[in-house]
Amino acid sequence: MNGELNTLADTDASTEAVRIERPTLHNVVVTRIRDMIIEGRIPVGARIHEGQLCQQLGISRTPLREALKVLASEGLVDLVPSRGAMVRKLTRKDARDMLDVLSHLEAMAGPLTCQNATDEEIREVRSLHDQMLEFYKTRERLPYFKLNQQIHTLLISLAGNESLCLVHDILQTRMKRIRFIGDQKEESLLAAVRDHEEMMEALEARDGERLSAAMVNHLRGTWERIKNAI
Amino acid sequence: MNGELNTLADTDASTEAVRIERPTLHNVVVTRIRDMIIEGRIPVGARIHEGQLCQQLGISRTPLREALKVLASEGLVDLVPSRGAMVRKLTRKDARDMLDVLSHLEAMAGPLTCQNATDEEIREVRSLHDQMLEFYKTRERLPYFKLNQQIHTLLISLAGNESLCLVHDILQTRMKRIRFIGDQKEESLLAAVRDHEEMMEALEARDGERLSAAMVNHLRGTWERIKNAI
DNA sequence: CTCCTGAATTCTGCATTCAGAATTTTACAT
DNA sequence: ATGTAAAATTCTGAATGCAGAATTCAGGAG
Repeated sequence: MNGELNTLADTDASTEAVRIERPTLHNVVVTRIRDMIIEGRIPVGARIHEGQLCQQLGISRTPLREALKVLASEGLVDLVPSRGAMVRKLTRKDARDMLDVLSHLEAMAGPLTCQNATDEEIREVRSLHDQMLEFYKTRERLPYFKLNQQIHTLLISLAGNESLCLVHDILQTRMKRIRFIGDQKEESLLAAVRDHEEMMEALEARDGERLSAAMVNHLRGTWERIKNAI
Repeated sequence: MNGELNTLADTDASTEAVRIERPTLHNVVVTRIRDMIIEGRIPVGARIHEGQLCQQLGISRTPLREALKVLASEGLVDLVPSRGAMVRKLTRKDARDMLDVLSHLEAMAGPLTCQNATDEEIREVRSLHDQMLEFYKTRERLPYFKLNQQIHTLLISLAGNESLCLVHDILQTRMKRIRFIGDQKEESLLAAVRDHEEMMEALEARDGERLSAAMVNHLRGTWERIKNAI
């Protein structure tokens, strides 16, 4: 029926001998819908019709509804009893508040990451960073954006604190849609890339305070970039 | 069949004319199971049998499964594909990490709460605090514990940052079970109560830094109280 | 007695179905 | 023509059913 669904079905065609991770349908659906929301393919405030969406995804309502519950607990959608789900609308204050919390979390992570990351891991970050720069130069928006997010996530996870990672990820995910829409202007992109350069250098120098400062500064910049787009 | 279930059905027997909040079954179930886990009525690491539990609650598997997905995304249970759910076992490091993050979050909240809370709201905290002291004196463990948690939640929410509230709540909920089991010894309880006194005074003096310090110190104490109970 | 193999049972994952709430449409009165 | 009421439709919430994976248990070989 819809070719798009294939990506749901053939989870791991490359299965050879090792196969520990076997994604369940609802997990895939969570990720899928999350992406749709982030990339704006489901408009903000729009009511999500279960029947329509599950037909679109080629699944039944059961796993879809499970996914919506999860997304609701992540704060991406609002779930009104008997009236279904809608993409959550973020106010300016919501965004501002999230960035404040993210600042504190990233400030916490800076020294930890510089202390705990191995040289090998730092090289990985550098590698992602360089790839990102490439996409920046060629103006490939989506890959650039995804690598950008990946770097942030990695920087936090290198701190070695799983809970920090978790809560950071929740807030970061909520911000993604706004960021994706906000980072449009040329000078904004340039400023963001410069911030990343500074973060990268701080990490390679293993200067925790400097990394913290750079990340906090980057988030301040993020606010400037998005505040008028909400 | 089971009298306990009634609390699921008659959600609001006192319904008169206003009835905006109508809890859905799965929401009630989330809360219910969460409490069961926190209070240790489902042992840690125990596999949760869907059929058994939903019979126990008198509901079908559908809302139960939805609830489990939500609890999994909160990190209270682990969900292994085809193998069901089990209560997540926290390691010492998990607990330590959570407390570290909570420290940063509460340190962030201190000044904000002192700045944003109204006099009325501060009086409310005081009221809860005094009630809690009563339960401490009469050794009523569960009410004491619940008020204690409520005070922490309120202190954070008075900061006026919804995201801060959210992530704090997620981590706090995860810790609840450990805390509930850990806070057993007499001198531990006394120390915790003293910490709360200090927090209370700092808040009433609207001294943000002092409140932050008191809360961070309290969490340090929490670690001492629980670290041997894991 | 222990270990391996495979049948039987149990349990999960997803689809389908049913009941009730919300929304839309339609008919009627003013 | 407009506003209201009621019927019809649509949609959500929850239960049930079914297929396949995982666990358990029985039996036989070493």
